[in-house]
Amino acid sequence: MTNKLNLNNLTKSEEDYLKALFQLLIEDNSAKVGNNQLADYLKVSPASTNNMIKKLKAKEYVVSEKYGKLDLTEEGKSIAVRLIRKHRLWETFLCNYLNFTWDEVHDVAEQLEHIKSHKLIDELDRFMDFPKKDPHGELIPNADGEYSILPKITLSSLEEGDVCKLVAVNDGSVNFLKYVSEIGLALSSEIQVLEVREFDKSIRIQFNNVIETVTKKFADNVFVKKIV
Amino acid sequence: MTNKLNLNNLTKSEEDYLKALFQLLIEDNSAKVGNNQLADYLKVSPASTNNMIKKLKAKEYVVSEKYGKLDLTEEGKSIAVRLIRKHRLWETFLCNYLNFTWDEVHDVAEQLEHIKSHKLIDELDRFMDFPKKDPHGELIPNADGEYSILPKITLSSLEEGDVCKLVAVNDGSVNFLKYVSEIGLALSSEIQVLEVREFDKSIRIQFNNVIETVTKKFADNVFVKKIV
DNA sequence: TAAAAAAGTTAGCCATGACTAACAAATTAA
DNA sequence: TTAATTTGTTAGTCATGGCTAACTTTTTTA
Repeated sequence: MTNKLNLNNLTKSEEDYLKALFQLLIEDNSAKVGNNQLADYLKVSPASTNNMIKKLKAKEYVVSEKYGKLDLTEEGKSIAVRLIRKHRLWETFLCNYLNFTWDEVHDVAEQLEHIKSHKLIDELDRFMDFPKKDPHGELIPNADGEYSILPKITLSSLEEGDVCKLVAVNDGSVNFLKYVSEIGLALSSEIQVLEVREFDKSIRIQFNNVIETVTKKFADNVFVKKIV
Repeated sequence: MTNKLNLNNLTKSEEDYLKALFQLLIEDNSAKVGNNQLADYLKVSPASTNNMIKKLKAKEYVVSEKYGKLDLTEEGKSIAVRLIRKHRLWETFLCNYLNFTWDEVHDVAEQLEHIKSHKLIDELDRFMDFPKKDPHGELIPNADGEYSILPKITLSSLEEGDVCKLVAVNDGSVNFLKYVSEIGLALSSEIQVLEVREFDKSIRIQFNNVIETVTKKFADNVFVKKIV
């Protein structure tokens, strides 16, 4: 690891781009990520993305050839992981200490993750006794920047008769998160797949003595671990 | 109070200017505040200040006549007070829960005060059980925006034989705050003025069985309540 | 009260990070 | 394998919030 005295002189925008690229590359396991894809993800124009990528290449956080796909350097990844660590620790704090629900935390954590102070985040971690998972079930990188992904598959990938445990939810949409809570699902819920309807891939599931039918779109955002 | 559905669409810079103007007007009780004085305080050029003041006048947070002194509208004051509330609550949190010392909190709180979320700050207040004072002894405005100033005078204004209690310190300088702690002074310390030296206005003080000589500059930044 | 100093203003420049419109390269489909 | 489509790039514009240099107004002081 090069780690050339990390001055963390990055702007909020630069941080947003690095984190987004990391999430597309690593978390959504897209083998290759292009300029327009990143622009789409960040809801900015391709021209803006192109411009910012140029700057991040000059700073050696991003690598790519002209007209080629984007990749992060080790330093770029390291910055993204630290942002994800901050985001998830703040989400955990908001839920566990400040009465936030899991659909309320994202926007505020999105602001808090840009606060610059190593002591702040490490003390927050200690204060909460080093939590392993955030409110959506995702693993929190530790202070050494070790990043790992929870073993998980989408609920939509299961077949009739399968039994699973809800281990995480996609935190990209407030409406989705509200919906999940409202029907009574939560982390660790045990879910049985009763039926997968061929026509539209909707799924009948049972959990806590409740039977619900959910769409494939819904099931795509629910992450589970198969038990049976 | 006009309070025209406060959308809080202010940029970080706009917030910084409003807070600075409030601190010069109210806290430093300068009867009149001018453009250059504000520029000095914020360490920007008079041209920058002039430019921003124009914008804040258009938004009706600031009033002033051409070539005249600056003043805040009720709405402008209200925004400033809410920033001070956030700043002081965060400082209290950092000191009381995250092991920060009082000389470490200012820079981080300066970032945290710009986080936009009413729920965040009101829940933080509740979590700490509605603290009345920040780590430097200053009063924390409540959720209704009620702002009051602690009755206090500077240590430098006392005379030989006076006895006082330390009620607050100026939090503008990290070096000063470190110095205060190092010699053993803290909030509520009882201080006796043994001697005021005419030559340079330096003061010999006694507290906790310690005798120290401090400069007038130091004593100007120590706020006390006279006991005897 | 007139000159000097201080305070306030304006014009014009720069960097950041958005944008659109136009264009070039790469990929996909006919 | 050529044409259409998608993807990436460039040029030029805009708003924000800094800056300096030059200028005007107000205040101070000799």
